[in-house]
Amino acid sequence: MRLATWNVNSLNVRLPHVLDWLAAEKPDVLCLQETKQEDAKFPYDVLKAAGYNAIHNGQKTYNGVAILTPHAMDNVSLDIPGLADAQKRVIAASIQGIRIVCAYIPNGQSIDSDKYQYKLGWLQALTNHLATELKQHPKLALLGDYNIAPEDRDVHDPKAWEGQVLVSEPEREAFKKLQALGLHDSFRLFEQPESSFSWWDYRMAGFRRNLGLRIDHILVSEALKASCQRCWIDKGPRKLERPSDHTPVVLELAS
DNA sequence: ATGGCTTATTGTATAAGA
Repeated sequence: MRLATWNVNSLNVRLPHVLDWLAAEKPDVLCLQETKQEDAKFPYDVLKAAGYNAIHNGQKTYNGVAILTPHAMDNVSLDIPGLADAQKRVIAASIQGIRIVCAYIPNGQSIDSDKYQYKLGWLQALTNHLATELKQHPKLALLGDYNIAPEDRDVHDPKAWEGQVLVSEPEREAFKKLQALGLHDSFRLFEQPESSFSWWDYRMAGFRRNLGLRIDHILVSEALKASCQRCWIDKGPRKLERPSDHTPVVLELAS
């Protein structure tokens, strides 16, 4: 079983890339972030014709998350229960006995911004919610754009980024609190190339120079850990014309 | 060097992303 996550930075623009990637990689689950469109504009029909069922939690211009799968989905839920938040950042469903949670964690903008405080509060609410979810669904995967580089090896230039948003200690502590729920960073369960990143700035030829960050992650619960076979970052889509600034992260699970 | 790209918007500049 193959699970993947991809921040597409507008599904309207990136739909051809997504369709090509689905056809080539045939994931069992693809979680999307930053669809940037209302539900009424979401391409359910085109995806269905490509063999994928989809659920979407979207809004105009910003945010928006979706789950694509050729399998059946049940127990669909939107947002974080009990959190007053107009931003569409979470969607979840049970697929093939696994609880799939797709999240677009806030960016935070800068550490002196109100958005940074929103990010930290949001992460606490997500963590509390997942503690409950895990009791009901021991087999759980949290896939998405975390907007956190967990360690210095996930940053192309740790000195330059030190203390900045995406890298700051409170954000890394929030990531560790997710791990303390028994969630494992599946990418780090395996040997990986040095300087592995999932996002590169559009500016300054960031991708060509590999000036990136690893901020897109697939965390898996203890009950799923043993079935993890392989995890990788697929840089292919980042090389296409008009790419998203993020590229897919993929996890292979036994059967 | 505080910019540098890319996206969306009832736009012709601004906000946001990371």
